[in-house]
Amino acid sequence: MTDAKMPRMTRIQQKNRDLIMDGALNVFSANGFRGATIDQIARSAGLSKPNVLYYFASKDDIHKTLLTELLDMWLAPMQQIDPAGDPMAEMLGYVAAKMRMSRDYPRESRLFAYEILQGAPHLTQILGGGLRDIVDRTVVVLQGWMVEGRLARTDPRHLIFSIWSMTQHYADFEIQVRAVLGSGRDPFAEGQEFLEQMYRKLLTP
Amino acid sequence: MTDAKMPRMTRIQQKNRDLIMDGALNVFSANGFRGATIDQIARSAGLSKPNVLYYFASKDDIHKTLLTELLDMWLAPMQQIDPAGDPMAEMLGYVAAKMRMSRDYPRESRLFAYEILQGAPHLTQILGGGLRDIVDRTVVVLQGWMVEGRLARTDPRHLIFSIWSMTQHYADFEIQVRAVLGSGRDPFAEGQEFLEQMYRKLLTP
DNA sequence: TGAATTATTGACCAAACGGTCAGGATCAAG
DNA sequence: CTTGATCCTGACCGTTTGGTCAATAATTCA
Repeated sequence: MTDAKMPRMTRIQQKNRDLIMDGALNVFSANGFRGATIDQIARSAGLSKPNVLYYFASKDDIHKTLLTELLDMWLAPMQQIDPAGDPMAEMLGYVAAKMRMSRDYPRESRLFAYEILQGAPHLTQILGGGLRDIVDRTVVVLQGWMVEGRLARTDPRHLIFSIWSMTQHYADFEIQVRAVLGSGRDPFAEGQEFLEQMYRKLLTP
Repeated sequence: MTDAKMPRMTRIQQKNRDLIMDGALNVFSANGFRGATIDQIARSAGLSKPNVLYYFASKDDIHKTLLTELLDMWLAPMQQIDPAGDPMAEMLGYVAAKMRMSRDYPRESRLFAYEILQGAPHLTQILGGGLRDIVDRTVVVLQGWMVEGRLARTDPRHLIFSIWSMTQHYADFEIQVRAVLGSGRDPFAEGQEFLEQMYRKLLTP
């Protein structure tokens, strides 16, 4: 149960697939799908192009595998909202967790940003399926809190959009943020402080 | 003073350059720079590929011209904030204007989103120059209002980031928004309502 | 009208790219 | 050590793409 993924996977397969996934994350997140080349991925992974294609059937295959492998990790923070916890603490915790993701995993953020911008050709099923279910479950929790008067009333779904957009903004548009703020500042720390203050005020009943 | 752009421009030049700009906006905003081909742009404009390259030196030239031509229009709403107006009305007006931009000009929003995601290879000067100045001027106005106690105190720059990210989210990630909301709803109207309520609460001193 | 300028295009080119393949290197197991 | 499976690569292929160019068509203006 520790590693029940592929039936059999040699150490070399394990290592090289990981290298390719990391290289692909570098290249796709920097250039988008169309802007990325298998050669770049191979170079970033330290492998030859044919060797990359020995492990993955096609560029499309690499991209799709990468997205699906990262999706769970990307959506994890939302699923960790505890319906039994303190509403304000849970929401501020979620915001902080998303902000940490933007700071520590900007490549993942940009990867998904490109995919959604593109029209989500590889995620359409997930968008209308799994993602929507996860959001719906969270919406139920939020609405419960609002009905109980422990959280200010707002549209829960648009509240979630606001958290997504603002936190991911610091990763996806980091260049713009840094250009506007100027050097010698910490966009993520400042952003975290701003968001905490903002949502505390917004969500206080 | 009505049209002091190019020294001389025939009607054909005027028309075809406009066609190309529109086609380029279609293609670049849907696929990003690397994902766009001159052939697609030509087809979208109703011209042949060599004819497109008769008016523009290269794909890069098309892209750069398009960005610079649209930049002013894109930044206009922020410059229309009136320092002499009512603070709350001015801010809510700015949010509403940005929201209208997302609804009516999603192609422009996505075009800039791609460019910033990419690392803004064509906008670096503008980001650190003109954009920063515009933001700085607005920041001065906001700080004035906050000092006067007519607007709640917050970091003005991060406040601006929040408006940018949330309003543009409805254009750039429209597919995701629609997938989560489900059909039969108006994301932009709902978003506008949410944002107005949110910023009214946030900015009330 | 006719010459000069502007506009348009089919054919073409070199580079980049996704992907293939035969054959050789490496490794694990008996 | 041997053998079979796994791993790796140089060379190659067809297609796509950005861009060129010579030749032709359309337009402008004296």
